Amino acid sequence: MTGGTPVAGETLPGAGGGDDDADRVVCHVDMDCFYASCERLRRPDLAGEPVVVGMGYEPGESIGAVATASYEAREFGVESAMPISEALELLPRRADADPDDPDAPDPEETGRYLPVDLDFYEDVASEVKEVLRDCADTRREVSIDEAYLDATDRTSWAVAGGGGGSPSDGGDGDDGDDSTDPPPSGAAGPAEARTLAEGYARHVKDRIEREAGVPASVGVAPNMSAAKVASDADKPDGLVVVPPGSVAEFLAPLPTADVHGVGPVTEGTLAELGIETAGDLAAADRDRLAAELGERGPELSRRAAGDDDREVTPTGLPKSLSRESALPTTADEPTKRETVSALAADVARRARERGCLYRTIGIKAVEPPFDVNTRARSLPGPVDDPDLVEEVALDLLGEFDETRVRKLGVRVSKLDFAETDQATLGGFEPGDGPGDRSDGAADRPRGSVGRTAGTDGDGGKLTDWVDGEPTADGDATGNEAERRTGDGQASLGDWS
DNA sequence: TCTGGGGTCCTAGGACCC
DNA sequence: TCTGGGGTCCTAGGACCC
Repeated sequence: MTGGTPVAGETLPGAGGGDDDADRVVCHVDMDCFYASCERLRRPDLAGEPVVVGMGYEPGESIGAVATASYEAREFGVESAMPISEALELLPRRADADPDDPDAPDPEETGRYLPVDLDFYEDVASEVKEVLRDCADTRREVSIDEAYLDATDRTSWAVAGGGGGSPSDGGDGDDGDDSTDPPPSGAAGPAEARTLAEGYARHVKDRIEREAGVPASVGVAPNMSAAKVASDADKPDGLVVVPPGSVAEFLAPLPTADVHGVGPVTEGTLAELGIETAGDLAAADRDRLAAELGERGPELSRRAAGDDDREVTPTGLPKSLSRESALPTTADEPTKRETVSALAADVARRARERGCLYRTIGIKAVEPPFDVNTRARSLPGPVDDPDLVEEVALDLLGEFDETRVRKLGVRVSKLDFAETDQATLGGFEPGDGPGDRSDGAADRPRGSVGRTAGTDGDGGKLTDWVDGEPTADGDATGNEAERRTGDGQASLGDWS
């Protein structure tokens, strides 16, 4: 490690100075084109074929987009999030390849298009999850196909015993001496000196493939953001090990866009500042970055330098639930209202399934070309009330009665998973004026009802109600509520 | 390239309170 | 009636991620 680059987070072996963070072993597991892999799992004939899994392409022309493209399909230029129509141009469907039609696409240049089947993917994901549960106690499941593991208590950065680079097959964890010099191995290449961490990661990867039947790429590093980048560095089927001490070197040459959190906009802003690589970003003046990008700027710089002390923590409960759907651009009011009603019902149903109350209801209306409008209204207190979701959503939609939209959405937020007493807010009228509050407020503290209409000088403060669990009432829905909450917790944020 | 669906976090301005 | 400062909540929009 003679390169002049100061390596963030490097610690001396014996120096227990506060943070021995550098010794953490964090694994990032990222399934390879997961949806396509799942489809292949149940349809082995798709092996080696370009496979495109899309949403909404079915009805013909389609307003759909590519959810996942297999690596074979990517070779034709098909990418995630690409409109299906475009994907079809790059890679026609197999079904369209008619050998008798001279105008039909060459069968060699076609792929398979399949509609998403989330339920099935979730089944596969839960098998993957079982493996992960077995492999690490500390996990964060980020999405259906991605997770972080903190394996510090299962393995280490010590060099594996026996001099050899003999590719042992996963998990024969004979640990050798305790010599803890982290191998200064090339980050992405096969390490000359294998660490126990590498063996561990290979074991995880192999088990996933063996037990769930789908391939994963794994990155191992002393922190989350480096592990994330590592898992991405050699996809598909990659295993990239970045030992402590080589994190900064590993990151430095990568384009800024490879840093987690740098999207197209930030990439552009950075480029204007002459910052092209993670190394540039790491070395950039952080005050300047803060001025250009806000607090995010310095944070990205730290990440780019390999400095990330976030702990691997389990995913918490969701903050919002939403549903949206695209439609052929229309200004037709009944169509819009019907759409919103259906979305509202669905969101409310999901909220109830998960045993959560919500205090804010909102809509989204996207105007062509892509102008996103959101409107939201908060209620005096958390509710579980499908009719109210619909009512408020439709009321908010009123502002867009004349508007041509291409997409509509409904969202509930300010979720409350605590107790599910009092599921409905009786008598609340979305548009009601201050005069309206006499009836209906039944079990609500009055005054706050209708506050969203603006003008009432309400006496009972919102927080009084929210904090103060409206005096134990005998509605006895408690049991069910509790059960629902339990279920919700178990099924949220994880892969089930 | 005319862009699906489900999320997260951050920022900025305004209302309101003390 | 020309005016300070701090804090919280709300809404809207934006960037990003998978």
